[in-house]
Amino acid sequence: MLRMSTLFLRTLREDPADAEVPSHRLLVRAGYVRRVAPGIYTWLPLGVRVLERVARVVRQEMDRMGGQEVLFPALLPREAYEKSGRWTEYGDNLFRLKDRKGGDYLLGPTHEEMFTTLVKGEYSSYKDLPVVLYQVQTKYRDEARPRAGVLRGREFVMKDSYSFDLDDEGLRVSYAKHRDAYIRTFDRLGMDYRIVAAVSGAMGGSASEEFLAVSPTGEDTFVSCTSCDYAANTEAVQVGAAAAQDPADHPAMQVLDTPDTPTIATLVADLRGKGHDVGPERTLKNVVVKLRHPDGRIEPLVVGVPGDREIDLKRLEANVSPAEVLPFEAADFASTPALVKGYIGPQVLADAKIRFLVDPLVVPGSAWVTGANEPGKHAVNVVSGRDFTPVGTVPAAEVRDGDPCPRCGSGLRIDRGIEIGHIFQLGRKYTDAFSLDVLGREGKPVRVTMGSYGIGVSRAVAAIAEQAHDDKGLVWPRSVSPVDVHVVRVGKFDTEGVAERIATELEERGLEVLLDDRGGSPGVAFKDAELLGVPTILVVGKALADGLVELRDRAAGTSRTLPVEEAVAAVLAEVRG
RNA sequence: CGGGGCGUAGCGUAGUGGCUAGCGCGCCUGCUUUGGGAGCAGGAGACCGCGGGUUCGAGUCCCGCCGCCCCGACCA
Repeated sequence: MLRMSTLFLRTLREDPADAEVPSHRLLVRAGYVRRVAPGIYTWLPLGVRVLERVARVVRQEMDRMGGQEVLFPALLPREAYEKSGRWTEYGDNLFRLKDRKGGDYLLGPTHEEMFTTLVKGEYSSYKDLPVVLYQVQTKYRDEARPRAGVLRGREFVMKDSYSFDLDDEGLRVSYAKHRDAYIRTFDRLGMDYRIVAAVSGAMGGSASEEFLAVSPTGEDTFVSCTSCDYAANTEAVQVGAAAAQDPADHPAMQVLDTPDTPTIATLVADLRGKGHDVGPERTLKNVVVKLRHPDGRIEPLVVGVPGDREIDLKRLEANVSPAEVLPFEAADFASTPALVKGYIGPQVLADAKIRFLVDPLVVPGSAWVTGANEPGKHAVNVVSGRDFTPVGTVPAAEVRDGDPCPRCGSGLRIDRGIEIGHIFQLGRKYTDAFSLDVLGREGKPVRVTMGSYGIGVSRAVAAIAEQAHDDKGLVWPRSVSPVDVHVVRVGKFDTEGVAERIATELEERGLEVLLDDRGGSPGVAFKDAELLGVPTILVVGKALADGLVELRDRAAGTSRTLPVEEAVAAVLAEVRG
């Protein structure tokens, strides 16, 4: 039994000055964590309990789906990471250190290399597969900017698992099992989350989904359909496009003098003055960037998006991956006379041998107002497929609330989320790097394929806190509450030690109990109980004179009184649902 | 790395160049109090981030450094 009189806990009456987001504020105020360095936190007794309870749910679901737990060191030699290329690829985000002999070590940011070499060392037959191994481990990433308390730390607890399969079909099965296990896990943790399609990344073609806890403090932006179950990271979303139009429906292209109109807003105003009533959505904004391809080649690229939308560089980059997007600078304009800054139009790009891609919103046959490739001049009725022909399409425009869902056409909505899980069909990147083969049925070596799956355990604690709090404090879901019940003894009414007896009996019946036996003023006890956030609070106080106690529901904010002798049964019923 | 803000006791904070750096919370002692962060009395606790400078005098002004928080860049 935890007793408030001796529990290592100091709650704060005021918000810590350096905490802004609710989870950070409340976890510090309620005495769950303390900061040691940026992105590095100490877990105090109540915090450890929540962390352990989250980890317990994660382990149970991993075990249920057939995973086997192992534990790697966090301190790792350079060798394996050198072999995979990540010793350098990981850049400044990797904590590197040396031992006394000058040997290079690192603090593991993730363990693909270690799991791959472990399996390679132990297994060598197709009969051994599939296998799923996992660990719950402390990871280290020297983030450029840790933020929001434990939400984005440099040291954090993560469950990472890896599946090893003989072929792509096996990988799909392992992936599906993880997906189910994650759904069960996050359901049990009482989280409001979405599974969103993620960018497949440089590996190409690999399925990847993120589990996002819906929260305004989240760092990821995602869209979800208001009527079907489509959801995607904004970078990965494919917005439904309108139907193609007939170029013949539009009048001939016409060039107009539009002096001093380098921006969409100035252009629209100028055209209105000339009697052309076109809104920004009818203009074509042509943004120039440079692409750097993996082979080092750099090429200019012009991307056309409707003028009422910003270009989403992250989305563009995700869709031109593995090429990188670089800004097109003044010097680049100087060396490319075909591109007139502020007045770029696609009409001349083919002749200038500059690649032109359009966002799918720029449908074939549609007419636009766009630059005439001369300072101070724009052209109207510039028709796609007649006056210019894009090389192809690339999703690059910012996605907006209400854009059509690619699956059902209903409106999409935009929300933010905290990435609490990521499942990824990794493929053979690491098994190739480490030549992980097993002997197949035919006696020939088969290259193993991998999946990689993560759950941010410590981040989940913060994400739950983000979702489960009110103005009084935390409101833990039962599955992760530091204890099952918080027994509060207030005032001098309990001369018989009733609170103590009830707490003991609850513990004997298998519950974890926190007893506030401090005997201070009732206000303090009540405020602390609300701040700590245990979902069930049993108050033993003045109603005891009538043989009654009070059972409170922290989440609902309700309470009911009941006879003392029914207290234990009522709490048990409450906790065990 | 760019932009912004801030460093005063465990926490939150006040402090025109001029008394011994103030207040609230928390902490300690005693008495009172006990259903919504109690009252009274007494106490402990500060290298005012660090270094240099200006000045008769610096928490306060100047220069440099360090650290922290927020926004952005970054984040298999």
